[in-house]
Amino acid sequence: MFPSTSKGVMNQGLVENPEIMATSHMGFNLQASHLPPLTFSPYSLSKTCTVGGEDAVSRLRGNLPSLPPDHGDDGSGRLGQSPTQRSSSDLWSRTGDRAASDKGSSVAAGEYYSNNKNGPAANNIIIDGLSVGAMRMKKVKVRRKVREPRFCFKTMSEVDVLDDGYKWRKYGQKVVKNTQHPRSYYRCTQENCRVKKRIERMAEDPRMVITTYEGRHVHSPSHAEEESQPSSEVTLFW
DNA sequence: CGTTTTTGACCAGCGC
DNA sequence: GCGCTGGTCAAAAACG
Repeated sequence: MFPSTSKGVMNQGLVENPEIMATSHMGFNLQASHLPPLTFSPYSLSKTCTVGGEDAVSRLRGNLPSLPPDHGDDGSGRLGQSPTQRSSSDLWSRTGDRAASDKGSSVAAGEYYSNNKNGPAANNIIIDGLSVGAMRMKKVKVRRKVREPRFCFKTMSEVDVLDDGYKWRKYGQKVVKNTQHPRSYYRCTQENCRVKKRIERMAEDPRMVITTYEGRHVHSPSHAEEESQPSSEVTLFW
């Protein structure tokens, strides 16, 4: 087992020289600790995002994008939304499209990995905006289930659970097909905060941890220290 | 004793 | 319709 959060893990994961690639044109900005509702750019939707700067490691903590707090859900984790319950969050619900998520989180990540085979791979955090663009190519079906948007990134780490500043509680573990490592499911322990994340190791490279976040925190990171001060606005493009 | 993790069962969605 | 799969639940166990 491992603790739900572990301080310094990020540093363990990114180790000696946490070098995170920055591609500002992606429009992904981790500097805000208090994120407004995210917006998608149709252009960048299909892009894979990376974040940059050494201090991005610390910024990453507590600044992980997620969903607007008022995003509809019955709170039980069970389904219950009507198909018509898609309005302003339509874009989000598309990102939550099951076909996209199930394949999106993993496959998109995989695509990115392959794109970076020759890159500085090792000590990078790679933020993946998911293959929403690819999804958009498909016919978008109306589905009952409204999923929250996700983004995932991979890190090279010996520990699975990276310290992102929030406290998580594990609620499930599952062995997914074609992988030898189980996928763990975590939920934010904060009341009324339904952010989830799942953690798995890459089949191809078990040293790499894939963390997928889903939803938006309605609160600040639990160990909100210096970095908790809300910076100005932020718009996230994927 | 309260909290967290484990783990088998259950359920919904998707593809065939 | 059926089987497969991923995601979640919840009771029990483990932990601090």
